[in-house]
Amino acid sequence: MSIQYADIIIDIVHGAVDRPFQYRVPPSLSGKLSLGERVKVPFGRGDALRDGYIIGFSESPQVDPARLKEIREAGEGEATGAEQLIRLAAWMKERYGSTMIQALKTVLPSVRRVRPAKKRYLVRTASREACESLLEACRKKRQKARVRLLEAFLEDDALPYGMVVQKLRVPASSFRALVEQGICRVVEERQERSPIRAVKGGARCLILTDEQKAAVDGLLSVWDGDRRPSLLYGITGSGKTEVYMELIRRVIGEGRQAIVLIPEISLTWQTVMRFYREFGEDVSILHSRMSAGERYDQTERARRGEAKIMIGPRSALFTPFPNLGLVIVDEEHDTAYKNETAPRYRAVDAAIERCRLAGGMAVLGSATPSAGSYYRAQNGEYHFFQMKSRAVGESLLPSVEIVDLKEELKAGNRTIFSRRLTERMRETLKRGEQILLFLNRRGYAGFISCRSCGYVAKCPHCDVSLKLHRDGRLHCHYCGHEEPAPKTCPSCGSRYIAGFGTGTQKVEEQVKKMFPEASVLRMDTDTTSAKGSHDAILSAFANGKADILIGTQMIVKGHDFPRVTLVGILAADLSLYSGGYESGERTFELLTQAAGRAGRDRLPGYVVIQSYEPGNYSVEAAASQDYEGFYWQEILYRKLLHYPPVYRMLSFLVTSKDDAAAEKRAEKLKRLAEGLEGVEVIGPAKAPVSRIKDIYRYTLYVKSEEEAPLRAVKEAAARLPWDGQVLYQFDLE
DNA sequence: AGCACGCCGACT
DNA sequence: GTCGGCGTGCTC
Repeated sequence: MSIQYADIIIDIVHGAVDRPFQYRVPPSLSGKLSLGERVKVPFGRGDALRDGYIIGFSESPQVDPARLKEIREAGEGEATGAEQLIRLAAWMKERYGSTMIQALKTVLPSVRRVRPAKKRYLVRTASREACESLLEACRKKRQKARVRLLEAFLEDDALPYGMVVQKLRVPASSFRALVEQGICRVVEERQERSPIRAVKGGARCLILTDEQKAAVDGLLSVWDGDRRPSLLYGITGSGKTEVYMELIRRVIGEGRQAIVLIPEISLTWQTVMRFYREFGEDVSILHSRMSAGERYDQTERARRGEAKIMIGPRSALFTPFPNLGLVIVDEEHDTAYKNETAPRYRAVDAAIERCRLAGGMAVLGSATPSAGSYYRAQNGEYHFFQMKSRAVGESLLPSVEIVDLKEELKAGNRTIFSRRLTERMRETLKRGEQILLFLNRRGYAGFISCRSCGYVAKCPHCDVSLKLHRDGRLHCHYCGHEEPAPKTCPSCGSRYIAGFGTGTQKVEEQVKKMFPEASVLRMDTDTTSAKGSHDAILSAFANGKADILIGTQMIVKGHDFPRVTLVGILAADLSLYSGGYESGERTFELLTQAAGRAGRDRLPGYVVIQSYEPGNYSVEAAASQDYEGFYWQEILYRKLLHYPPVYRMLSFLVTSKDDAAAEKRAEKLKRLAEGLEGVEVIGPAKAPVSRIKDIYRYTLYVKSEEEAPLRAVKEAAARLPWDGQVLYQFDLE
């Protein structure tokens, strides 16, 4: 049986047609169409030929076959921005095993906004007096729609088309008569557009170091050449941003647009300001705390070509630019680039694919590249550029000490601060300098438990503990379930049930006890839930309003605190034991970043790393700020244990409302893989969070040196009959 | 969005 | 009656 029917979304901006329509695939096009492709189809009573996008295929008609029409032609002309995005959704579906709908929802904020044409207006062309007399005539004839329209014209010469049709409820059939009488006209907004705009402020001129110049030249020759992805490996302070800006200038100078992905907008606000200063109104921003409306406005600016550069988190990758040329992924190693819900895409890979579709170029930048990216740069899959020295202010590397917490325990010190760290803190405070205390930990903070029986409050729908919020209620961070916090233990009735407090809270208490004279700020999800409080805390600390800042991940990313001379990392290896083969990499990145916060100005910096496993290479390499040393160790480990990027790995996430069914399907996938030559199977096992919203979750890993057998597993899995409620997603690394 | 159809008041 | 304009519903 071959595919005979295609589901198509018509390119009309209106909610009423915001759904797929089924068309017959003519024999001449059979087998030649692909998901996401733009086609021409007859639509409506007049069979007007319209653009549509293929979002699915099927073998049977879903409606009366007599009503089905045929696709007329396919793949004409260059792929538009909309087609590229829908093709990107199709790629996500294939690559990560999500459904097409999930992928489309990710890529298009709303399907109905696939492609709003240029903004249209109804403009009054007749004189005011003529309108007034016509209005009188219409009132007499009780032509209500015309009256509404003419009244609006007395207020305003130009009315947005959508407003006329929706708010004023004037049907097209009504105002067309007025257009014919010469009363008004439909006008499309002019696209103001000169691709090359004068550089802002004129005088502005970047002075690049030799290294930066070399990187820019190299990247520009990639732009002029094969446009394969590039990795820009530059140490902190080497000035990657200036390199990005030079590239962007060239790309928008050629009439194309650029996207800059950053891990979390609020954290790199300084960077955003630099782009603003450089490119002014050409820059647009997306941000996680924007309302849907604000976000829509920015997206529209991009679509209309008013903005040429979009800066934002991973979702900014789906900015509907008409002619995208460049995507920069800054801090490409950051875990925030991985989408946690289906489709579980990696922004780095999606960026590369989007560039491929657009005929553009992807640039990945980092001071500590992910092992995968560095590996690909080493073997030539990516272009590679390096910047080894600081562009501004030669500052000394901090001196780093590693403290063995096991020794502390032996010596009878049971506090969370080693003797060494306590000593350093005292010295630092005496000098009037600032301290950053970093707790490498999250996820276990804020739950409540019973001190007498050990009961922990858990979500009834998910396999996670409930978090105590400041509203005094228990919340589930996965499904949003909430309930009042119990006064007595539901299990044993004991009154000794209480919140454990966040890790940072405990640290704060201890610090206050040990250094009562020091002023302390704490930053975690508790203290930053209010809008803007995040920046408020950081700027208060940067302005010297406190001596000590305590926090998690949040405080170590991209911030300059010139007066911080001591960084204490309280438990360096906590992240070593969580989550898979990438935990060494995670630990190294976090520690490197945290250590890099010390002594950024003229003052010498100190870092104390407390660890239970001080000999671990992730910890040691971070202490000596030695990325390459870490990388070669890490890649050796990956090679020995057959992990990506040396080996290929296909990971499945099997989910179902029915626990047994999910496990059974995971077992089935395992048997399917085991039959193949050269594959290793791990699992299946319950996922780390084994249930979310009453959906059970299992994981299964299939590894192989070659990609081919894994593709075979994936395809065989796709051919399995669909088993009720069991779904699975995958990722082939 | 764009088109046709059915309804309703106004006028030969 | 019937014409012209209005509002609604449908489009594979």
